Amino acid sequence: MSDAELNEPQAAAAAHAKGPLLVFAGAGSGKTRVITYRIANLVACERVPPWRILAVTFTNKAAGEMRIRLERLCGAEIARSLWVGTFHATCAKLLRVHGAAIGLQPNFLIYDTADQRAVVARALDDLNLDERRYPPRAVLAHIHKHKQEGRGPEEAASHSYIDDVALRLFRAYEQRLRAANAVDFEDLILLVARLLEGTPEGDKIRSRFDYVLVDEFQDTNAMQYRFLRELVKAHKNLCVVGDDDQSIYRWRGADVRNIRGFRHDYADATVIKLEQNYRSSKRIVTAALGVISRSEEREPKELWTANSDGDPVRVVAARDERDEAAFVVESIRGARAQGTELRQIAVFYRVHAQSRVLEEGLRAANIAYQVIGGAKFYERAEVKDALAYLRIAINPRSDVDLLRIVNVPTRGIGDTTVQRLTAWATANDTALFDALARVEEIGDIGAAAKKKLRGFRELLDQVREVAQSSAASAVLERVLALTGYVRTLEDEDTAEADARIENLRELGGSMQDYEAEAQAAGEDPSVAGFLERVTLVSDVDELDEGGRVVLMTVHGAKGLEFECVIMTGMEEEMFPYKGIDPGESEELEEERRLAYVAITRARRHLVMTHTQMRQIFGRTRWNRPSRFLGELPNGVAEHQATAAMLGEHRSSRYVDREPDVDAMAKPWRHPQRPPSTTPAPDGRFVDHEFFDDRTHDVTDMPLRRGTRVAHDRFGQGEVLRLVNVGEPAVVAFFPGWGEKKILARFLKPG
DNA sequence: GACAGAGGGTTTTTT
DNA sequence: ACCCTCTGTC
Repeated sequence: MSDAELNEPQAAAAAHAKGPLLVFAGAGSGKTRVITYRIANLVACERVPPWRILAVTFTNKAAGEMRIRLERLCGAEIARSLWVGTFHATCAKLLRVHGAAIGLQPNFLIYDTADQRAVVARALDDLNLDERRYPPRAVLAHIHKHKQEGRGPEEAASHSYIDDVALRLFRAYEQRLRAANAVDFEDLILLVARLLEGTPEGDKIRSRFDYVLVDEFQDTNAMQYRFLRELVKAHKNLCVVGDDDQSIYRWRGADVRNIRGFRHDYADATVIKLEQNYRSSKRIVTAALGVISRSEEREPKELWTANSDGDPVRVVAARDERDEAAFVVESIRGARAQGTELRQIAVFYRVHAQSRVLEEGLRAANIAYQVIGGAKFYERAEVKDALAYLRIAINPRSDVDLLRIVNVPTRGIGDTTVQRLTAWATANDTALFDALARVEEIGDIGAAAKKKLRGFRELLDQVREVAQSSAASAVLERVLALTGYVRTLEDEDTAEADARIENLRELGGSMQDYEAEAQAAGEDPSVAGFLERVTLVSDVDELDEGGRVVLMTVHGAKGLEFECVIMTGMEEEMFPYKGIDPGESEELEEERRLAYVAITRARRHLVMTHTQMRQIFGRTRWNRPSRFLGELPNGVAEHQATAAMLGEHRSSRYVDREPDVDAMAKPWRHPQRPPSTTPAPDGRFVDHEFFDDRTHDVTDMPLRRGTRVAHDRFGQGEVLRLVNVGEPAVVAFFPGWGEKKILARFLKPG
């Protein structure tokens, strides 16, 4: 479909004039196109001034893409004056202007997770509570849950002693944040909602926007929805676009009821469903539907495609995770041989822990790859240190930052001194920065320590002075020189220190990028602006243009599409993932939607791999194929096994095959007995080779011919055949003992 | 103040 | 298995 035309429901959504609009946009149905066309339409046909239109997304990446497409559609000038941004960036912008009404100064800092944890640590300290008894992580999770649902400490009810403690911590946390003139991510939304609900300032915010559009609406949490409803209260020109089948963020507060219930909140809402998929082959769409149609609660909709049938989905059994990696390598080579670009190939996994083995395989095979997610640049210690200096310069009340750098690089200010300083500051209800100026009044700090603290304060004053007068990147450079930070690293003269210096250079580079971009956008580049961007924009590692295979978690894949998708680890307990908690059915539902999201990322080729055995989190797990594989409709998939998987049944029985990548990388071939696929009695389609009933499940270990087992007396052995003696049993061969008939319950994985 | 070793905890992740 | 954090020692 060319960019210029829209199908019927797409056009209807784009042309919708006033009032609430709900668009259910199936995977690959042209959702972004609808939003951008609708905006263009509002500007061009309805004569809405662009700055009175707000488009909200969840990620910066989505916002960036939307902006690019709007530029193409409406021209750079109009695109620039539209409000396009994430919930958080939009609210931060509003708070900088209107926040004074609730006691926020415009130079407020946004605390990231690490900062927030440090605040909790201080709150625990304030209340004399033990970190081990109240882990900051858990405390923070508790606080965020309240805030995501719009409750401050005043609204959070206490029903028990534990609640009581939690409540006091919540209060102390909020107090600490306010004292530091800082907010957390939740506050950005919550505080704007407060402004909207209860202050005259709220009307000013409301009157800024005539139209509000929201992307990925199924991912909003209660607070975000409340903010939106308040924002459009006067005109109700709220257009939300989303797909309940792609709701995968329940665990971080997203509430799929927001999209499912939208019609009840806005009874006069127009509802439009986009059901034609333009992305994937018929087989891939059918595969996706096979999985999602078993979802218990969903908005009725029929995804379909006019695209060709395409290749079968390849379901591949591998012996273990290394064999799986070797197969992934082989598939990538195959796809590339057929002319698929590397960057059009994606490897998905459920958890990051799976990436290491895959990376090793790719590296050994010399295939360029890029891992999305994982370690974050802005969380590196040296980067956080440097930023802490800048943040203190902007907002000296930020105790978290001051504590971070008070002795970095080391300047002889020890723990004891710091503790006395903080105690005094708490007692006198003052920020640490101000306590530094009054260090003479602190009785229990010795003369030598006082001198060092005075020196530190002087250093900070210099940094602040520089920050007033210079561009962001110049400030960084001066800070690193003034503090001796780089010199200290240079003196270390280790590879690690060099890497840190390199990171600091990179930070400087990203500051220069920011300055250039801000100037291009007609904004004034400032240290404060850069800091906000650092906190709200974490994708340093965006998908780049390079020809590299992309590795990422299934969550990271949302909103993307690839010519070829390889889904690894398609095993029960891996995907659907089973954590430590007994999984509730809501969790399984979300795993199912996650599988749906993953499948629908593929345009032409889809490969799903599963292993018989996997080492993860220090354990060997024996796996059954994922139920999602069993849910692929008849005729969609083609089942295969790797050579190593088949070899397991045959030769080199007791040789511990240390699988080197080359040996593993032998191309897969069909199992000797091609597996047939027939409907099981309950209507599901089950593959005989891998879903057969000739498997004994004992202590999570599936036993079949070739399975390695261990016995207390006979040691390591291998199963020759399964036998029935009234309970699961096998005949197994043990070197030195020969064939033995053993009850399965006496066996352990070998 | 640096470093080694123990201990705890591990889904997913944006902002 | 691995990684990060905390603690205790030199």
